[in-house]
Amino acid sequence: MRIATWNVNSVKAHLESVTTWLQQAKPDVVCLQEIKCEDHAFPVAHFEELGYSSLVHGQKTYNGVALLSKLPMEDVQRGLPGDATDEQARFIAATVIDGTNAVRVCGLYLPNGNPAPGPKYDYKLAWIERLKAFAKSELLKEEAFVLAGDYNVIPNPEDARNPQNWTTDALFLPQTRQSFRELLALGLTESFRALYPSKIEYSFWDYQAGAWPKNNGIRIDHLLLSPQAADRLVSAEIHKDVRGHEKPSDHVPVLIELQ
DNA sequence: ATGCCATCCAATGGATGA
Repeated sequence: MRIATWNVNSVKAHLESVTTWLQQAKPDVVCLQEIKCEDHAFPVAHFEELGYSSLVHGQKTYNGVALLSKLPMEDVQRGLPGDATDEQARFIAATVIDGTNAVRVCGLYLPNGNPAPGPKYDYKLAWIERLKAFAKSELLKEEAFVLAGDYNVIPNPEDARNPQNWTTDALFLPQTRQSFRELLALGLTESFRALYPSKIEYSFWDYQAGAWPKNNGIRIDHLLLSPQAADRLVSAEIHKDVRGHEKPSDHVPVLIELQ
């Protein structure tokens, strides 16, 4: 099963790039973030024509997440548990069935958190705590699951071209990185880094200041695996070429294959 | 390094992103 995550920075604005990539990469499941539209405006019929069914947790203008799948999906969950007052659409999960195999796929868009310190950073840290609680309860089931999305976390200095530029940024503050490590320490495997301990690759390049031509990128899109999913991990790829599309998202797809 | 670019909504500017 090929599972991808991609922050598309508006599904409508970048539908051409998304379509091109789906046709080339042919993933089975895709977690989309920042779709920036409400459920009714999501291009369900368009993706249906490409062979994908859609599950959407949308929001006007900001945020919004969705799952695309060639395989059947069931048991949909919208919104991260732990705060009934949270109205931001940042989490959607479903169980993907591939014959006798099942994988719980959770797509997430973790808050940016800037400026830090401040209420936005507090929200980010609280959101990570909720994600840890969610992961902890899922791990008790001893089943295969994937937490895939835009984490807005640069895990380590080698995950940024210019780490010195990020020292006071919410994506790289010590407390951010510690919270991310605590999430991993529950028993999750970060797919890309687990397979390639010293590979330098990025998943985001700012639109500004020639970040892309200078390769001034950061790696903030991750797929975390439960032990039962990690046992099945075959490969991980970051599809950097997509950043060179005409009218691209500022993020590129990250894709794994599970046996 | 301070949003230099891009998106959205709505109105020719503001909020947001990382």
